[in-house]
Amino acid sequence: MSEKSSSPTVADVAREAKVSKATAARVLGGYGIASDSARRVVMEAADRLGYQPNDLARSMSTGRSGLVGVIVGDIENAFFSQAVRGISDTLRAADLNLIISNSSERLSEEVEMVSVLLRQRVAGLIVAPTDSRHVNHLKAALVAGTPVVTIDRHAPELAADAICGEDRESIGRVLSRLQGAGHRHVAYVTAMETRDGKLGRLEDIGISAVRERIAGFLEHMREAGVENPADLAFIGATGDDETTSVVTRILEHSPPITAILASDSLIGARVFRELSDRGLSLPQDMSLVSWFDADWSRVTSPRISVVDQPTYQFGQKAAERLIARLQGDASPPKLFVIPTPLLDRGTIGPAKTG
Amino acid sequence: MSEKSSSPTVADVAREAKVSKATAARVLGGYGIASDSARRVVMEAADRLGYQPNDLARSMSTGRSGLVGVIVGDIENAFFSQAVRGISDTLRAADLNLIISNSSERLSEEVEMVSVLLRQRVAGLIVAPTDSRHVNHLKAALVAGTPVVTIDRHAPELAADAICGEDRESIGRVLSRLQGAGHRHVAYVTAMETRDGKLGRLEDIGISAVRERIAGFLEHMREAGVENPADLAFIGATGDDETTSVVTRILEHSPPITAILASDSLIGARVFRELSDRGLSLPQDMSLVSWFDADWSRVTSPRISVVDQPTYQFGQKAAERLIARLQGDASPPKLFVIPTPLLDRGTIGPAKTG
DNA sequence: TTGTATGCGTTATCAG
DNA sequence: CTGATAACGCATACAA
Repeated sequence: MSEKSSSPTVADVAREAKVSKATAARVLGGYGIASDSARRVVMEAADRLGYQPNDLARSMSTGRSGLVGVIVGDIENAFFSQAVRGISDTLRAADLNLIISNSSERLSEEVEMVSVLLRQRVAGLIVAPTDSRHVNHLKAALVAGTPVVTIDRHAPELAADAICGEDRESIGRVLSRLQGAGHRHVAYVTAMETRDGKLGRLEDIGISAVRERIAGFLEHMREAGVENPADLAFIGATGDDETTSVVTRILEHSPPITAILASDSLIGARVFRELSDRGLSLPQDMSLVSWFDADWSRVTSPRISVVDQPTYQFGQKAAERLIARLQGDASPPKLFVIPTPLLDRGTIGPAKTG
Repeated sequence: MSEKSSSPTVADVAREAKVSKATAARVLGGYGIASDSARRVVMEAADRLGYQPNDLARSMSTGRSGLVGVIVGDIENAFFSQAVRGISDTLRAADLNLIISNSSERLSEEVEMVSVLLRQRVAGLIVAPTDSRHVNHLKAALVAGTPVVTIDRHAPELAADAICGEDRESIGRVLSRLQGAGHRHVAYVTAMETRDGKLGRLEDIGISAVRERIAGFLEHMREAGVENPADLAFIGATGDDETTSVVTRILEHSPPITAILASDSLIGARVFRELSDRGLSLPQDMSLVSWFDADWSRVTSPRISVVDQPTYQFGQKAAERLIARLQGDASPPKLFVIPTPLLDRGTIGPAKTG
């Protein structure tokens, strides 16, 4: 019983079953036609040898590879890991597997990852593009015949399906709610970095979801009669220290800021911690709304009011669209907007006056 | 300018550069020897045609596939997504990519996933095995020459490197600390399911980390003179409702339970919420220690005392070991234990008496 | 240094 | 229904 070190191939099975390679291949691959007797002999031989198909070779022959590439900003972030779970569950049902990559929200890494995945000949790509204005690498994928779906973000230049939340609308809802409670000076805090630490032109914001929300913020604040809404958009909350300083600036702001919007759950958590560290109580001293319903926002007291972004659904929908494209759907690319309602729990209170 | 629909191959480049396929392959693949002039001509041709290597074909030829399979219980859980990030970062540095799968902590799915990944001819496997006693599928991978590293869990029967936390020791540390504060009746809450809802034989617990911790729990409690420590191990906290009922049983327990240990951060969060919903304050009315330093445990007041499991490091180490194996390290498999210290923040108080 | 020929494990074509 | 045989795209032993 001499074992070849590598695993048995169709040829080995064919030999063992005393049929031709073609016949063995047909029954093992489950295609073409084979007699019951042939089928039986081959299956038995395969069992005996412990045959395991080689999907690499299969992909080479067919040109199809049951692998889908996923590129997110940060898999560690629950926002994305939940989305990945949605993608994974949906893909699995269609017999597809998922290669996952982290861009760390850096364009250069994203470009590199796309290239790597394309080399692996993935069947399709689901990407949270870090810069909506630089999508040539994604266009190239499309041209090469690899369908692309963007998630959480939208790149108008890219002829691909996109799954997004109601970025513009949600901020409108939140601001209306706050204004109804008497808030006029509301701060929006986000993590974006710029050279000078200031909010520049909106068109220079790469992540479309961020851009949309800031645009909506400025628009609504202006409509509400706030003079320089840009002064109320605080960027650069990239880490703990940076957030500390942002919160300091917010608390020292004049006229007084009475409510804070956190653009994602990491920032929300940091802001919350800062506020409680300073002995402020919510919502009496400050109102707070965070985007994404993370675990932490349900254990604080009071619980945090959040804009609920159901990213598992984002992922599901993205995977569904990709599968549709893979199955030949050639309809024009479409933007799918997933509802992101405001869950007002306990951190929106009346504006603190004086 | 007639375009072939599929992407150009070495043959195309060779033709364009007017050299042999072998020469083109050598410079494109970066192996063997080629003259500078040849190199130049080929690269130019490749550029002109937009050549992208086909890693599938490359893997077929070489037998190596720059893909590593990762199987975790639940990518949505920060415990695992953090580990995956560690794996991903480390793997990337070694030019490896990662295919990720969810077992949902079900053996059948894990077996299926291993099979799928092996078919893809992954270079190696990093797995959090859902049942340490059923690892034949992993043994098979090993036999087939695919290195395996287990993460968070250890399967003694499996001759593979394992990366684990200090499961046994950490519970000892926690219990000593609690006992020092006067606690005698401490509950351990975990998610494991059994047929009858009762803690059966320890050997029947599949997830080794869970088994180790419960074993350590029982041992220490017994040493401390507690009569039926098994009565204090509450299993089946699998969801919100189940946790509610567990907490109810804990609060009604006699003799009174004065401290709760939560075996992971999901359970910890649920228990915390249950306790606050009932108006109990920590640590006056109840002490609480959770495993894993999740986001939420730093925003509560007081902050939660936790056993810090640095899963990013788990992932890093696992990837490092796998890479070593891939590079030919044939030393005997080893168990690597990552320190998991107790971060005592604010939820261990003196035992409530009477 | 370069070219020729063959193999990797499948799928797929086309006679028998 | 079955069996030769040729792809698929790249790597590589060997010859030139």
